[in-house]
Amino acid sequence: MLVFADVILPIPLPKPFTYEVTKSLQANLMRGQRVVVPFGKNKFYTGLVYRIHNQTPVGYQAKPIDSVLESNPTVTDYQFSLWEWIASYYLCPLGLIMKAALPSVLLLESQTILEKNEDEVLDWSALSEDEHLLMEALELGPLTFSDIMAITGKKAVMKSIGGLLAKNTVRLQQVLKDTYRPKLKKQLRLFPTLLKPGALDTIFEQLKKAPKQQELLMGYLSMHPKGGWTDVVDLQKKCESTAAITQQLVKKSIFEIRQITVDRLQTEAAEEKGTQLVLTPPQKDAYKAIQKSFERHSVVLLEGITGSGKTAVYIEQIRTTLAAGKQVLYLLPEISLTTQIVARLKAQFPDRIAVFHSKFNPQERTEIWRHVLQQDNKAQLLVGARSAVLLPFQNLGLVIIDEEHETAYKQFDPAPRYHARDSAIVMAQYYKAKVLLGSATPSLESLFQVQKGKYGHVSLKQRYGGAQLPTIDLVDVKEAYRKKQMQLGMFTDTLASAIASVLEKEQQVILFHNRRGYAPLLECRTCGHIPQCTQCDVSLTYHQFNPRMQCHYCGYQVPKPTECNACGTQHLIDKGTGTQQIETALQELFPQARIGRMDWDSTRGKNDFDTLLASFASGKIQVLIGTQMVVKGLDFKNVQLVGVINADQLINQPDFRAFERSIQMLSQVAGRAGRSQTPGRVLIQTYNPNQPLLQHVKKQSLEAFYSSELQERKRLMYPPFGRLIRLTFKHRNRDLVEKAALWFANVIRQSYTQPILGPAAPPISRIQNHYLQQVLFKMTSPKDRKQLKLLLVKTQRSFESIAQYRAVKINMDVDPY
DNA sequence: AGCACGCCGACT
DNA sequence: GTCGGCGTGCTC
Repeated sequence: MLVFADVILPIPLPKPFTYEVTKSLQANLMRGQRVVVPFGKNKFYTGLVYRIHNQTPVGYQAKPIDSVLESNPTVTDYQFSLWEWIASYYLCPLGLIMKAALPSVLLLESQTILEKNEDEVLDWSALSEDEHLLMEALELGPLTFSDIMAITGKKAVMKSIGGLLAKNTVRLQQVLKDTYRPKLKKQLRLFPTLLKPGALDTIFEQLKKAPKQQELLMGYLSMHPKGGWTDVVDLQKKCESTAAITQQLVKKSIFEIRQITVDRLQTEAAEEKGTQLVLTPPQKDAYKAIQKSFERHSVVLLEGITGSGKTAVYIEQIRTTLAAGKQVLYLLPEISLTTQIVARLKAQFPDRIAVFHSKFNPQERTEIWRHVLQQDNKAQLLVGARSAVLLPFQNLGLVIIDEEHETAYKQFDPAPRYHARDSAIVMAQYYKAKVLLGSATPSLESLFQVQKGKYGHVSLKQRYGGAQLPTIDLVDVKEAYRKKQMQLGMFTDTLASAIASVLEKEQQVILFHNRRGYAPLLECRTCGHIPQCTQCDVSLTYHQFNPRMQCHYCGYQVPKPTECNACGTQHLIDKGTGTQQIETALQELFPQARIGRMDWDSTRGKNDFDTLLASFASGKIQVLIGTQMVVKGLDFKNVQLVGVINADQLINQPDFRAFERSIQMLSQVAGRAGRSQTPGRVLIQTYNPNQPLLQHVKKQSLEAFYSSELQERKRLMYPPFGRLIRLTFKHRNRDLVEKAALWFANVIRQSYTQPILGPAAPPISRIQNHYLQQVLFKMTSPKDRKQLKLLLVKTQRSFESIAQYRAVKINMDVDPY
């Protein structure tokens, strides 16, 4: 009987492909194994065995699986279950999930190379000029297609080599690029024969004229009097020697060298020794309450105000789970936060913790993958950002989702557009694992689940060490303008004098300025022209440092113009307040102050971020100005004042989540103030101090805000009551996208009765010369959801069968943020 | 998504 | 005439 296997390929096609399993592979083939399969005319892919069966496919001849890459599955059944859920919930092909989940090293693709056919006698005179060049190059070794393009200078590779192929003087070959390179380390030892008595004397005699070599040998012997392998680089460093000198000794057969593979995952020794953590009474109560709640709920929300020490509670929870021999996943919204958390966790769980995020190179990620899969001891506690949910856990006992309200958990682009929190909750069910959500300002979604009794709820309402809550005041900017109490158009007198008095006391200040909605623009004072991106529908933002104009969507940049492109006059002024302007203005007001700025431009690398934090922690910087980034995880004792430059920019976003996000952000910023005994102060500048949301922030009445916001959401059937799916249509031709989006929306409208908004152009209607249209679908019940998703898939199929529309790309975003 | 094939305008 | 543009269709 013929055996077939459905194989998932890392391409955006809806279904797996069926391959024949040849006799020789049948015995050992398992679901989840990586295989190499031919695809298309001359390409090979890494695929994943998804299903093994006996149904002969109809309509085509299945190709055979080329080979199996490993003897054990790389992907587990648990993962496949999660993938299936993500695929159906987020409307995304399995192949793309595979691509997102597997480290690129495990996804090797084939590369076509051209090589010489040695058997054939070559008639050089019959060759064209290009063919001549190619044959010459082939003397030195095989060529890739890009090599061929470079040699001939032509794009049409097949045309260039067609003649040679016909003459049979060359042939095409498929090679798999195996990009996994184990990390190697060189070691050396004294040749064992030299350990015989007397042998060394001869050697030293031999090295009489080579003092450096003698020195190195002495160094080695003093550390290893009985011989034995030692790290080459290490030894050279300790003996102040060099590779050249080592080489000489190897040549003289005094040392011998070997290479060993090392584990990249070597956990450095924890910096601070694991002082046994002692929970405060409220923390202990919270821990017990969570344990109790887990008896009835699989998900528990820990609502702990900033500074209450949620991490300590997590650590206890982790300890319990690890002690039971189970794996723990600790999710963080952003990788920039890992350094601090990891340091704390490492002190508690040395050698059991591994970190996983996108900034690691593919080799490292592959090793972590394997460690998790094999349940190695050193990967029992996994800390990571979003994509860590996709790792091959075997025996998961607990998932911690820190700052669960963070929008960074939702993948935005490319597909799969999954939400890591929601996916993790689904995943945990498969393992019967517990989920602990933590936040000072929970998402409305999670609170709603608590209200419905689906999630447990535990709160931690006392600040650690009895620190007091800060006082929060709203400062009316409009009034300050009227009374001429503004400094440099940015700081009210109230804020400026508060900064002054804090600086005087050698305490610290954080100034928060929201990035969204603000843009330092360059405007022509004469004609009002603002430089625009040539490819996107946005204004270019102005960067003072290295004066240039940059598009934040496509990265396009030009040097700062000296005159207006539209009218030619030279009256360009910068408009809008960016963190840079705040920094400049502040320096002008307080020439003595030591100021640091934290945003995406100033903290490019991960290290910049850590360095900046370190200098703030040590007091080297007194004032830290920043965007969202300053909101998160900073824990500094000496911050006495937090200022928000303009709260209105934050609040007035055209987005139903704007209020929720604003209050979360403002509460978090506020939480940075006064984490020691003296209460801190928070000043929020706004044009509209009567705005209810700001009043809630001031009174720190989060719950009141939540209940009114929930009512509003219910009224409009927004999440968590209803759900949304957003389709984005994209094409170079504006009319075509509009027509296509309208067609799509109308087709759905015929059989779907829930509200459909659009099509409409999004706020940024053109990106990289492609026009966008959006349609938003609301769903009010699980039944709607099922119906709509089916309908969307079906409609997309019809859409793609219309030649006119096929070129329009559709993005589907379920639960968009 | 790639990647071939095929049909058209812009050059040596 | 050829080169290379891009629209179209297919991949087990």
